Amino acid sequence: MFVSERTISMKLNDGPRTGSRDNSRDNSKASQKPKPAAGERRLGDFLCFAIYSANLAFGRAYKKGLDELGLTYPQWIAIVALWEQDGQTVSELGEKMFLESNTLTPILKKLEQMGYLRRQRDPADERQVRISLTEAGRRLREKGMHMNLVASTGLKPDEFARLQENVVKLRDNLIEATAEKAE
Amino acid sequence: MFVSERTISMKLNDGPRTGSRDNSRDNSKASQKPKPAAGERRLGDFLCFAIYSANLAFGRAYKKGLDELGLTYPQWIAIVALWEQDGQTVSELGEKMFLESNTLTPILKKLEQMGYLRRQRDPADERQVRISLTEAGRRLREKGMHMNLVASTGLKPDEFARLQENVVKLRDNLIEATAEKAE
DNA sequence: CCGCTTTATATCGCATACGATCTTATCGCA
DNA sequence: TGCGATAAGATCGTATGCGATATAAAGCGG
Repeated sequence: MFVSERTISMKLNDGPRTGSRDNSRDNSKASQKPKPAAGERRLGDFLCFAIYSANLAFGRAYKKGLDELGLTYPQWIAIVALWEQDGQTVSELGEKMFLESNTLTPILKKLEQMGYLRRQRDPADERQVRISLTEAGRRLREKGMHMNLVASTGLKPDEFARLQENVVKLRDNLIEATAEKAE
Repeated sequence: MFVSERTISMKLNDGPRTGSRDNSRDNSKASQKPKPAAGERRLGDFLCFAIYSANLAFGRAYKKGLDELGLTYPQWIAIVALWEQDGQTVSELGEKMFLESNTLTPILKKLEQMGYLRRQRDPADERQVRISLTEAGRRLREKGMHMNLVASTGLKPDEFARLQENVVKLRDNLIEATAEKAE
């Protein structure tokens, strides 16, 4: 597979575009952009990209601590959310995590298989599944408490709190606006 | 499959834990939390979760506009990043997007297959692959310019700019701290 | 009480993320 | 010059997100 990939690429290099590619590389800043006009927005100016990349950074920052627990980032979020209240349904947990059953079910099944929670149909309404942490799940949360990344954010406590509030506000505004536009 | 899943769940409900589960549901707020102590941090207090959920919200907010273009969110980010400079290598693009070849290669191959860019080995160094937008790729970027979500963020221009800066700072601090801890 | 609709969850397929590993190309240096 | 080390991409396996759909239970109108 890799060989053929390589071969194809080299063939492309032999194609009619090779010259143009070299050209674009040598003086791309000066001539290649179709319109370096005023309204041009670079990737770094997008708030959405700042959030996107900050999310990647958080996942990587947590990686080390989570590996010790044998958890992934979303699994850890689920544990924290379940810690707040026991016996939540999948939907309730989904509202907290902003996820639906198509994403949550596999995560919960995995955590169940690892012995950190139980999934049980509600006898009063067999459609619903109630989630409860096991003792091991609760211990897990304790063990994870040491993963404090506040220092890594490089923010002073008040900055931290204000940024957190603003991001939450941003999120909720986006959700509202998206729901509106869907009519 | 669903049937057996269902069956298993019902069996669990018949198990020794059913009573305890009912209990946790009926008065979970009052008694079920193991420790409503002072140091308890709820999911909503985590900055990482604010970023995580805001990222999901952005993806959903962009979904409608991107569907019209037939693009996904990361594909769109790649197009914007490529717009800035033509003939970037995969690594260079990866630095901008905070991704590596294992994630980027499939995205770029897909975009190439859709006719929006070309991937060509650099004749001067056959290890590198240079990416250039096609004419269709550049038009795509034009068509996507109308997707302005600034209004949906509910932020005033100066708030928007400040939040963007702070999130970028947060991201860069996290990356630095993560790199340090890895030695 | 029967059938139709709605609700809650699960399944499936596709597209990211990402660690580990592989292939190929280039580099360093004896 | 040749060969081990390094670099750049690509591949693979696993785990999310998520739209579309399936399944089973509950609700409900006649």
